[in-house]
This record gives sequence, C-alpha cells and structure tokens, in this order.
Amino acid sequence: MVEMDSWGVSETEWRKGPWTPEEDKLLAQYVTQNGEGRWSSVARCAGLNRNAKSCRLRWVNYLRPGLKRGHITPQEEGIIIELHALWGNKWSTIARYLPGRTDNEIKNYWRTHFKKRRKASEKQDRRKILLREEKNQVEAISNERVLFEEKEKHDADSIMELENEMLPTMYEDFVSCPDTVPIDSYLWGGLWNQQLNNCSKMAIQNQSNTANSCEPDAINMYSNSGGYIY
DNA sequence: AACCCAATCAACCGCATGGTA
DNA sequence: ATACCATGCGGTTGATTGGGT
Repeated sequence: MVEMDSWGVSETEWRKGPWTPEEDKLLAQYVTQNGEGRWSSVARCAGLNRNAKSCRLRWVNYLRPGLKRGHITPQEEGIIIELHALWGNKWSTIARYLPGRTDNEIKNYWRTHFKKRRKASEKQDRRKILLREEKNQVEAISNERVLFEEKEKHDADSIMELENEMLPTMYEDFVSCPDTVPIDSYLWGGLWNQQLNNCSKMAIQNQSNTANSCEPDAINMYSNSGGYIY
C-alpha cells in the first residue's frame, strides 16, 4: 500500500537525505525557468526524485538567489533578540526583517545560542544551589556542634552536681558494706575515681583504726587496680 | 592517532492555514 | 459547506565537524 502525504503524493518512493550537486542543478534550472510555486509539479517535472516539500525547502533555504552565507553578524543578532522578544518563535516573521537569512537559519541560530545561554545559566543556578546547600550544611554542623557542646557542658555540670551530692553517700555505703552496692554504680570515670582516691586514704586510715568495720577485699580491689574499680 | 562530546547545520515531519473546485 | 490540495511554519532529528582529552 502506498501512503499519501499531506502534499498529495506518495511518500515511499521519494529520495530523502542530503541533496547532491546534480539535484541542486536540476532544481535551480527548473525554478529559474518556471518560477517558484507549484512545488508538486516541480517535483514531477524537474526530473527529481524528491517530493514537493523537499524541493521547496531546498530552494528556500539553500538555492534561492540573494541568500547570505556566513555567520550572523552582531547587528543581525541584535535584531533577532529584539524581534524574538517581540514575537517569540515566529521565525518566518523575524526572517522577513533579515534579508538573505532564512527562518531555518535564524531558528537554528537562536536554538544554538539560546540553549548555550540557558545551559550556562542553569550551570550557574546549580552552582548557587550547591553553594547554598554547602553553607547550610556548614551552619547545621556548626549549630549541631554548639548544641552538642552545650549539652556536654550541661551533662558535665549535672554529673558534677550529682557526684557532689551522691559520692559521699555512695562512698559511705561502699565503705560500710561493699557487697550491697553494685560495682557498675562506680563506673563513673575520673571524677568519681578522684573522689574515691581521696576518700580511700581516709578509709585506709579508718581501716587501720577500726580493723573490722568493713570488708577489706573491696578496698584491696580498689587499691590493686591503681585507683580504678572494675 | 583514536575516541568522545558538543555545536552546528541541513533536512524531515507533522500540523495549521488558505485557496478553490 | 466541505473536501482536497498547496503552501508555510515551527519543532525535531540526524549527519557532520571541530575541539578537547
């Protein structure tokens, strides 16, 4: 089955892809002799195996006399920017104000340069976001650190208070009856050990004074451990 | 020298619109 | 009124090219 395109011709048999110099010559000759328009007949009569759309596009964008070649000038770029701001993607309208330039050319130019700028701006945006995130992270870490230090200080104060309150009592309990006090209760670190160290001297002194007032093993355990209770 | 990637350009495709039979 | 054809337009794609690694 041969499908018909919007130009009323069968699509499947037409040549596609880049135009050869021979095809260009045939098309240019035909259009020069017969004028623009009636592209269906151009396609049929010029001896080209191309559809009407393809012929028109090739003529309009490449073969038509008066087309400018080369880069878009800064002046032209200015006009494009201005007119695009005015009309948006109306490429053929914009092209009317740039003699020798085709809508396709302007469209490609805009897409290339606009895309480049958009990419650059996206890159800049991403960089800004990263910097902001980095800053937030630093702030968060800093805040966490401040909170942690405050908490540590608070905990240390609490422990100090607690120890100051409890140690004398605990030590008394320990000295008077070490078996009833769980050994874990004494795993409190340096302050407790320091306190206990001071007290132990008194205890040893007491022990020598009142020989059987407390169990000697606990004190020995402390003394043998180099000041720490395990 | 070989490969990769981005930029560029030419051409295609689908849709909209206008003319006319 | 409407169906069909011709044309134009904008978006997209694919090939080529040039620069960087």
